[in-house]
Amino acid sequence: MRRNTTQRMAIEKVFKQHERPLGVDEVLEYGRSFVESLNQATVYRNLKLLVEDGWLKRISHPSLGTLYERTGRAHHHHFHCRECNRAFELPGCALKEDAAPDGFIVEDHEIFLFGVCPSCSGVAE
Amino acid sequence: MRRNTTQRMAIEKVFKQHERPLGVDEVLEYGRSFVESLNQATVYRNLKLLVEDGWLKRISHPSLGTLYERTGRAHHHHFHCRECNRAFELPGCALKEDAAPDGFIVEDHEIFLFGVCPSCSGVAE
DNA sequence: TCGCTAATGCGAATGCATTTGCATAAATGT
DNA sequence: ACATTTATGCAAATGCATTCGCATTAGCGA
Repeated sequence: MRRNTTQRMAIEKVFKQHERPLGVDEVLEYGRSFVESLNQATVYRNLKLLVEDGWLKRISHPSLGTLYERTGRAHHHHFHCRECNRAFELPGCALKEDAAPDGFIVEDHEIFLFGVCPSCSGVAE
Repeated sequence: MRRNTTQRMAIEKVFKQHERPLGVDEVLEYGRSFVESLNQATVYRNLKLLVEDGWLKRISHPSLGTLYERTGRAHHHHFHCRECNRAFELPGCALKEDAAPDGFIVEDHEIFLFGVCPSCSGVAE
């Protein structure tokens, strides 16, 4: 059966601590603050497990590549800051009703915003 | 100087004929109807040239990967049909004004819709 | 605490899209 | 039509994210 390893617990802690979508490199970097020896392959293995468990969701970002975020959150979209290169979760939905012309059956959608985040724009200190 | 090869002209014709974002494989397939011997490397080389010329634009689709589309078109978004697996261009913008919370400076955005296209849903015959 | 075996760390290996080297083919100026 | 030289087709090579093999480590039940 599955064992509770310190590395997987560290990875979960990383996601609890940073409430935003994270890439493999970020998980590795932040995870190493908990388990210094944390290895990339281990990160990959555990991300896969956590996705299978339904604890994480994999998303494909047009400029950041594969990101992982916690499941169970309300519908939202993503913001990518060109300064700090981080992805943020934006609450709510910014899609208009008449998104597609007649004939197109819209079942799902994804919105990616690009710009500068509060902490990089200096609005938040 | 640059020569006007039949293969590049074929590739341009493909984009003029199909007014939708195309992947490398699609360009190759459609292009071969004009130049039977068309090679994948040639497609890559010419797509790069056409992007440099500003005649094409490269977009990164979350599920279809890299696509190319003609430049100069009005602002629009993309629809991906899960039946025929093609990408379509949707005219207009479906983004609400208040897309991001205060503090986020939105400079650009991309919207991807998923569902079934008219020709696959049977609405259009 | 001991024993079993899943999980880790490491480096090598894979799969994939994309690029490149090179001999040959085909545009273009003359 | 010829000579020049860019572009092609082909296959091998690259770069990248991701996976795997294997010896070792470390959870966890007894």
